[in-house]
Amino acid sequence: MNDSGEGTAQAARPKRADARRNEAALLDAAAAVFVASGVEAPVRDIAAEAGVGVGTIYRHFPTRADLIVAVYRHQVDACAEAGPALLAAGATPHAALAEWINRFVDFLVTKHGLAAVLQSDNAGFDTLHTYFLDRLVPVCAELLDAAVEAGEVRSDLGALELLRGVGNLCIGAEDPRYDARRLVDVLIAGLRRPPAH
Amino acid sequence: MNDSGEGTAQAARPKRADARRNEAALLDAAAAVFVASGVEAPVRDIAAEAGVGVGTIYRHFPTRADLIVAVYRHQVDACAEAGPALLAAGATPHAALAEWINRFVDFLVTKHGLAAVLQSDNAGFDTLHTYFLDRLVPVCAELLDAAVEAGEVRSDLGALELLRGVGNLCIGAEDPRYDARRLVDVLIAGLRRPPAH
Amino acid sequence: MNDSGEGTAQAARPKRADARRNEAALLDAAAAVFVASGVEAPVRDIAAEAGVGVGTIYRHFPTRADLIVAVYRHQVDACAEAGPALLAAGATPHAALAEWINRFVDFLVTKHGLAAVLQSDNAGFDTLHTYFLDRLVPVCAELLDAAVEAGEVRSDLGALELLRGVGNLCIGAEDPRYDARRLVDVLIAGLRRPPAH
Amino acid sequence: MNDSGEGTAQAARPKRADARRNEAALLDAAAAVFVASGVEAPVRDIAAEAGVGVGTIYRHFPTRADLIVAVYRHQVDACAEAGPALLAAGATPHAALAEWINRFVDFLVTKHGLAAVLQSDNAGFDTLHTYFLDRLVPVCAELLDAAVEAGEVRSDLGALELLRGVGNLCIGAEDPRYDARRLVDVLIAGLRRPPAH
DNA sequence: TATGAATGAGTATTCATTCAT
DNA sequence: CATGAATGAATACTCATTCAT
Repeated sequence: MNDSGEGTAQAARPKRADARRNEAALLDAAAAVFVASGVEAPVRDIAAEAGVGVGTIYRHFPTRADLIVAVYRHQVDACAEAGPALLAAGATPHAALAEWINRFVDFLVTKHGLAAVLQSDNAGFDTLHTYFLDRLVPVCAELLDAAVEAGEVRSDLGALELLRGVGNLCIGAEDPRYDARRLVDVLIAGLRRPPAH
Repeated sequence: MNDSGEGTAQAARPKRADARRNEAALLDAAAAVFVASGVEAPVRDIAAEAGVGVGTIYRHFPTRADLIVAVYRHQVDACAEAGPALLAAGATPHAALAEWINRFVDFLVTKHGLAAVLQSDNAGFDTLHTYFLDRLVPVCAELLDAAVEAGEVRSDLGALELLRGVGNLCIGAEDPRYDARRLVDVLIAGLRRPPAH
Repeated sequence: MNDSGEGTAQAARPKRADARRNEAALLDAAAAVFVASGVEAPVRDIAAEAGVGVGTIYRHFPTRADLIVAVYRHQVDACAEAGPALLAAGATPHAALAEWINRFVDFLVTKHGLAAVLQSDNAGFDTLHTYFLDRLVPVCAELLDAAVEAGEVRSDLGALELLRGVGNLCIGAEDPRYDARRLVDVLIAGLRRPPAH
Repeated sequence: MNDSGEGTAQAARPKRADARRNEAALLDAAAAVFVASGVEAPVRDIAAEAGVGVGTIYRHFPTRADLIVAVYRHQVDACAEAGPALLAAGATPHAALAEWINRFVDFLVTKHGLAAVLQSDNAGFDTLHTYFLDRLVPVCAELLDAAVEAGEVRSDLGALELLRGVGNLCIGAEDPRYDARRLVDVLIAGLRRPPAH
């Protein structure tokens, strides 16, 4: 009752509020630096952008993967959660899949370097991989399975593979001569089963 | 002959041969190291593999991009040159394009890290980009245009874009859970124009 | 009473008790951490073990030396106080000295890292040195002098020197291949005057 | 014939000479810094003292243990090699042991921090431990065994233990109030077996 | 008075690149 | 021309200590 409650008048832990604010600022700063220099930017740059010492970064996010996950968690979660609704609302499973993938692409395309890191085999990023895959592969699989079941798309492709393909297509999307969205569109179109005869 | 005269012809010739041999050995070594450790392998590793000093590498190939280009030039050229023949021999332009792309993929997936570097925005790799694009984009464009003209594929995609998409799909092809060839197959299938209803 | 008056006596008293309890808890925690990780363990570890913030440690013990002294004061005092009794009860002054040294060794070898820190020339440990020496050197001197006077031991060694030698022999006593007690035994035996021939 | 020869007029590898000179300078600098700041001095300080970049240190001595061993190798070897001669020449095995230990102490006492590091359980110093022990324990054992056999000294102490005790007694020998030599003298005296009856 | 968040100095290590031999 | 030794910038991470709440 008087513990960790936030609604009570007691207001036991003012620090907590500060720290939370600080953490939010950190995430903003990290997001900004990630956009500018990619998710592998030096810790010091992020600290500088946030106007804090490097120790503060490490306090809040012991590993870089923790930081990246924290920065993108909300968007990844939102993407994941949108899946079922799209499936329910979509004209066809394939259309739902396409729309869901579009959202994923919208997310990725604005994250300089994230797509690249997502396929890095660097051990330090395991947590990151795990988070993304745990969160997104099941959703993708659900949509993909539905489309396969409906006979709309070829069945020899896994959800992980598809997601990685899409992720890869988003690499380098900063270049105006390269339209990742269009290429993903082509890829998703290519999933379609050729009409029976 | 075009060298500072050394008096006897006997002294000048062997040197040239040596240098050429040396450069070839360098390329072999680099290729081997690229396979093992990727195209971003430490210069020293390459020098060690070649049995030369690092200075020798820098003398022959001032930038890493120069070295990479030199290592893959033959294969890239061969790929480029195969385009017209495939177009002439293919059942349809789309089939020719697919086959040509397959060859490009075959080349890329065996070059650990090359696909990743091909989309790096690092200034040092400009030469590399330039070479690959100068060499391959025109060929790809020719095949693509033919297919567009034949009404087989959508017309809103550029050759550069397509090549980069394919290149991106080849990133991380070392992972057995990820079949770059299949994904490229899907992509190429997706190029097809939906049958006019 | 000697505190800034808070009006009611009721408010002031419990605080004092709390503070004392707190300090005792701190010492217990520090002792535990010292055993586990040595006397140079991170301040945070000690704070965590005590369940307090690091600030609390610093408030009570501004320097690490202060904390170490506080943790071991009782045992050092007990050791110091045992001296005269041992001298009175011992069969010979040398036996008394040996027994007293044994007690010192028993104390030291169970204090992971303390012996090492006792000879550190780091300025921050001055307080620590001072305390140990002020407390123990006079006692050791008394025992040593008695033994010298009795003609049992050589006279060219000072009490400080002897204590430091013993302390040094206790360094690394954690290693089972190293028996500090035995070496100290040898050292004390070596003090004996060679029998006059 | 023209390979790696140094006596030939060819003088094939001038670099080698430079590097060797450089390495010697490095060792001198390291020795100086070790004296001033102990063997755990920052790599940068050593580099600065030697007037070289840190990379040069790492090139010659990949680990700190390598550097320490290199700095002290000659003296350790000399010490080890002196053992048999001393045994042969000594009045008694115990006297030979005492003299050999004295030489070891002479070596250690001038090496600020070395004694401390010799008993550090830090994994990075394994090579160092190994070198010292491999080199010195057998010699010490030979001398000790001889003395035991001659019935001069107690037999319950191992050579490793003895050496570590001596090493420990040398810690802090910088302090003028502490005479490590005298304490070691006492220790060695203490080894003597009490006369039979 | 207690807390623990924030600070930032300090250190190790790698590797691209230069240049004396 | 070839060599490879030397350089030093770049970066990660820890932990003692301070100070706002």
